[in-house]
Amino acid sequence: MAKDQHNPARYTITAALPYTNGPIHIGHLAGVYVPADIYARYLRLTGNDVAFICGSDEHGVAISMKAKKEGVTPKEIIDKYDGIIRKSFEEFGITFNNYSRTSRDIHHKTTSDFFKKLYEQGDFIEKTTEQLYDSEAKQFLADRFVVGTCPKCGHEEAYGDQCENCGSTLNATDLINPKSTISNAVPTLKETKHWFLPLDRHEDFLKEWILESHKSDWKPNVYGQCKSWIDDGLKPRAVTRDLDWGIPVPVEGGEGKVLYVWFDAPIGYISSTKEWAEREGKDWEPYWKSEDTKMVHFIGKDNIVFHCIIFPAILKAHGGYILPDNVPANEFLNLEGNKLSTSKNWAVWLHEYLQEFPDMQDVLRYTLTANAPETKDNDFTWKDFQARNNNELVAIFGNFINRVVVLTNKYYEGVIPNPSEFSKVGDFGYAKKIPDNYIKFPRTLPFSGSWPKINEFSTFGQQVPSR
RNA sequence: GGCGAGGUAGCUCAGCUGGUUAGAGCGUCGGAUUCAUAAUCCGGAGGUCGGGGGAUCGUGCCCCCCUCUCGCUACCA
Repeated sequence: MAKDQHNPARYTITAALPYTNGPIHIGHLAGVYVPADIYARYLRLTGNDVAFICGSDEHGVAISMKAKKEGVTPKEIIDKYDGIIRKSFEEFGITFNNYSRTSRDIHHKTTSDFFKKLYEQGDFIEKTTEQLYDSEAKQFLADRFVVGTCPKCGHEEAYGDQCENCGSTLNATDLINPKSTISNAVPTLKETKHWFLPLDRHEDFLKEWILESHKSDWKPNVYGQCKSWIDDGLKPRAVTRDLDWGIPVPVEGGEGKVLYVWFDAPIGYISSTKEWAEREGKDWEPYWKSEDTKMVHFIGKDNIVFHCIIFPAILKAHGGYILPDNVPANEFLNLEGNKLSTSKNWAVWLHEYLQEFPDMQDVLRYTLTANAPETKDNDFTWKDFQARNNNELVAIFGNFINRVVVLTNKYYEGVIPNPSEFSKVGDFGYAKKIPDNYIKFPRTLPFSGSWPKINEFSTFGQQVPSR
């Protein structure tokens, strides 16, 4: 079936899977979940078939490491945060059709099958390389889990990937007196074999698909980032890791290794869709395989390469899958002038907000939408939060609605009068534009420029009775 | 360091392929009003469009240099 951009048969909307090493904060909401939810709600209200898909991302070395440090199992970590995240989304009112977990069987099987199929088709290459190894903990180390003295500035607690003191990018092997953050052992180099996805093989299709067909409809930050990757020349990317936490590599020689979390996470969108379809008695396949489906990935700007280059390459290699029509990556939200940070505990956590501001979901939704970081990083301040609530939601919009009710009761005995009387009131040019301004806006991405209209609209409404 | 995206009124943002006095919402100042006055309506003031060069009859928008922020550059996600 031919794809009709303006009238797709159904929509598959995904929101980045939250990583379960911490709760959800306002930055996640502003950049991903609130815009995705607005889009999904709008499409449903206008009669579209929508699958709004999400779930917890529960694998990866960061969770494994966190568990080790806290002396608990990875399972305990993911259960804890999946619980908090799941509950806070529910209470906040993000209307996912399904919220799954990448630790579930359905996801392990889906991902495993995906890997096997690519493996059998010869879509991977195998390479043996030398990696840093902690012989005490018996574990390979990612660069960030090695600390030592920075060779450039002498800072004694530089990470293997970057020195936070002087900001320079490092290789873990450059550090003076390197040691593992797990056991304090001195890392050694050890050989290991991994499977790589040769992105260079997919360069031609990515070039055409992104650089040519999405030059004008993708956001500049997304397009620019993709172009940068493609122009630099794509390289093979490892899709397996030496780790005991994750989805086991399902082919010969993969013992003791797991799939790279970024290989399995996006496939989580697919398994979550399957889970939903099973529960609802639907067929999941059209949502991922039919050309008349429109798929949109909502993500933060740090995820662009995975959703625009790597995942599409995986889908394309597999065959039979559609690719996203758009990937509206948002920028980041700061809090009172500083970067949000889970590890530094600098954030407004959603579950805490819900406790401290009961029944005030809409206030936060409004503030985060009005202040959405669509083209650049924005700053959330409590002062602004207060001002938007008091001045805009309560004073302008709230008063307008209240006034409509008061006047309707007072002059029309509570019954909405016949609209024909409006013809006496003169210029209604603005009213005629309302459908364009309010009904159509979320059809295009991003949503920028739509929010001030709630105030304009209220002002217009306030003027009417005096005419 | 390399690459990408940003730096437009006090705040949050628009500004199409360069073309009359750079726009909106909120805030601010002044006036009006009553069905909402811990509100609303009307009007005004506020920008050398990050800085410096250049090309052009003419640029916020093009070219060069510099600067600040964030992201990617890594086996963190």
